[in-house]
Amino acid sequence: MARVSQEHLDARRRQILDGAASCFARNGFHATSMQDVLKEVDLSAGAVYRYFSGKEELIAAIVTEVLDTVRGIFERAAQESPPPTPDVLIPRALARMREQRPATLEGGEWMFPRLMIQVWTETTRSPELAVVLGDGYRNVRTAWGEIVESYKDAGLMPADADADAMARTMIALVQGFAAQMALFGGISEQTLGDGLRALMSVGRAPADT
Amino acid sequence: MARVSQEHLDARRRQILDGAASCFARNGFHATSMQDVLKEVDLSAGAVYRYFSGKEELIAAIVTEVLDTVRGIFERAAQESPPPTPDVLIPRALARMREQRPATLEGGEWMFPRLMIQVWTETTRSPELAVVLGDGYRNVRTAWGEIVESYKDAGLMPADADADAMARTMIALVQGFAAQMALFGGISEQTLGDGLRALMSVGRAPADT
DNA sequence: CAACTTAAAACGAACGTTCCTTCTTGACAA
DNA sequence: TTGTCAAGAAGGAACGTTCGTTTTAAGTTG
Repeated sequence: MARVSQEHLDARRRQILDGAASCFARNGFHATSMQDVLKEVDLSAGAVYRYFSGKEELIAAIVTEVLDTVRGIFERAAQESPPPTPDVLIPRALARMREQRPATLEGGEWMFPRLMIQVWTETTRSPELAVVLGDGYRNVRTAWGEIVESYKDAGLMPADADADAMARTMIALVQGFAAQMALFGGISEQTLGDGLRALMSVGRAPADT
Repeated sequence: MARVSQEHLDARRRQILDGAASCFARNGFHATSMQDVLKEVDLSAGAVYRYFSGKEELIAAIVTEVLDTVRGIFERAAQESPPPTPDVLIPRALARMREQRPATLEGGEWMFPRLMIQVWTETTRSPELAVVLGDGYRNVRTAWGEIVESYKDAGLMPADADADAMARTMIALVQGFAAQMALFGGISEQTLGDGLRALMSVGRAPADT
């Protein structure tokens, strides 16, 4: 087909990205061959190479899409006003993640957390991607640090608590639950909320470090 | 060398495992070629293939070593009596991890968290490894669930809290911080402790789910 | 028909692995 | 103690396969 519509081109590109994402979520970036992707999207090499210059670019496109999604989730969570307490904020962020990227594998496993951990491993390999991830992380850290400050303002927690450390800890919770979703599946945001509430109910013992 | 001592054989095997671990931590399992490993350990193919039947077996050996280490850390943490509160227990678990597997890459990055995330991606590919990981996770969940119960017994938290959910949440914290260490480096267990204390100091809002 | 997309075959490079050779070692006889 | 030998560990070239990519030809649509 010649001079095909822009919608067609966009749709093809998306088809390739979606198919590649399935492959990558299933097998990882480097254990997935181009031929796996070609079979998944049911296109020939010539077609795919018209939209992406190579495997590297395909990987990079998917990695940045995942990172953008995650960054968006975190930042949207930070914009809620007034900010909910962590036991609501964090599960809600994960729920939004599922709303926004609901795709599943054949087995029913939710694809996105799997892609996340694949992206993590890939960023340790690629300095360029590491920069993107690092920038996003820094922004999220400050945004969530501001949430913590607002907790303080609302009298929900002592003013001398370490806001940045708490922000990082909340981010770690999201990452850790994403990991558990990817690895074991069948774990709901509800569980995270219950666990967080339980954790926040623990009376502190005197620090003994 | 013929009929060489058992210590020699063990040392060679360890040399190969250590070198391969460096490669894998740096580039991941499937972006690392056998020739990369051969160069890293400064041995020929003939030598390495005398100790491991192939790349798969090498990967499996390293994955199970990592999983065993992590499981050991979690279980040892669960055996402390009386159990410290989470803000002490969890950073201590990570500190023990560093004690036990202190190896670093050339750049000074701590190798073990990187290996952990590589292992996560590999377990999603291999049903056998997924079983090993799943079994370990189940055990850790119950062990840490018992810690939570002992918190309740000690009057540190309400008796109706969801112990299993809290155990999973604490595990998620360990995983999330491991991810941050792998991805961004330069984050101390101290930060996790501070963040956790801050998190535990937040007054709960009424549940609104 | 012209413009351009797609299919399919084919390419060189790199992969994991094997195979045969070379070298090293420990045991044993003298 | 020394010299010899068999066993086996290590070396390294070579194998067949599979990889990512390119090229060429056919097909399709405005």
